[in-house]
Amino acid sequence: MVTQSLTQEITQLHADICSGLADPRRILILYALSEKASNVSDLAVAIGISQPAASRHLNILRERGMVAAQREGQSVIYTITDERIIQALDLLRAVLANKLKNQAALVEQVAEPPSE
Amino acid sequence: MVTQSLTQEITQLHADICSGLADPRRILILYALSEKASNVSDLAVAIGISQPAASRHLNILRERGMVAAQREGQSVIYTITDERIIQALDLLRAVLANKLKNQAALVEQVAEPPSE
DNA sequence: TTCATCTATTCACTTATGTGTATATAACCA
DNA sequence: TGGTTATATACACATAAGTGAATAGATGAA
Repeated sequence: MVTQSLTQEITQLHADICSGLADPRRILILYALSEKASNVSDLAVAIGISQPAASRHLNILRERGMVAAQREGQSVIYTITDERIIQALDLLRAVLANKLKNQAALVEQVAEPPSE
Repeated sequence: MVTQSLTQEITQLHADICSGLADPRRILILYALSEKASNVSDLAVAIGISQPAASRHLNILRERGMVAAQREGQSVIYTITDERIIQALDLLRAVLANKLKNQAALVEQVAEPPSE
């Protein structure tokens, strides 16, 4: 980040947000939080990862402003900050679904070559 | 990927798509392709990266089914496969814009503490 | 076939990312 | 204060990701 244009800087921040989504555990965390705010330990159990791993993933999401933390007694409650994150994830899931559908259709073609 | 549930597998693919977006050069490439299909060299110049770098980034996007390649003479023309990728990028850019706006508002508060 | 152009790949290297284990830090309760 | 629970961090390590420079591979033209 040594002297770059504002556009480059913003594109980097854009990519940083995207990289927040670039891990299956974090995707599960975000979907879980969109259902219900939660603390670290509960999330860890729900996702099936260790407590330190959950804490680190949440920290990555917090650095990018995608979740917010609020202490409540002994626990720290995490919430999702913007539902559009979920909307974006849903769109990308649709892209994936479409891709898989096309691949399946391709397999069909291989199994049954054009009758001629 | 040794014996995991279908859900885990799909979530991994979902994350793979997201990781396709997790680089500023690839974001620029996708926006450029959404404007106009293009070959590798032109893209490289447009984005300001080397030809090998452009080729590698395009390959990453192609692996994930986000762009498609079609040879046309000496060139290979790349196209974006699903406009929803752009929609998702726009949503995430809006998330970023909102975050920056809030940070700016916070700076305001620090500059001018509540009159009391 | 030979040359020119465009694209993909290899190599060597650097940096980033993620993990488990152990431990530090914080908050609550007795 | 001491004990318990919840969260964050440090350490050591393994793997992934990205790069420039050089080169291989593919296509079209002469």
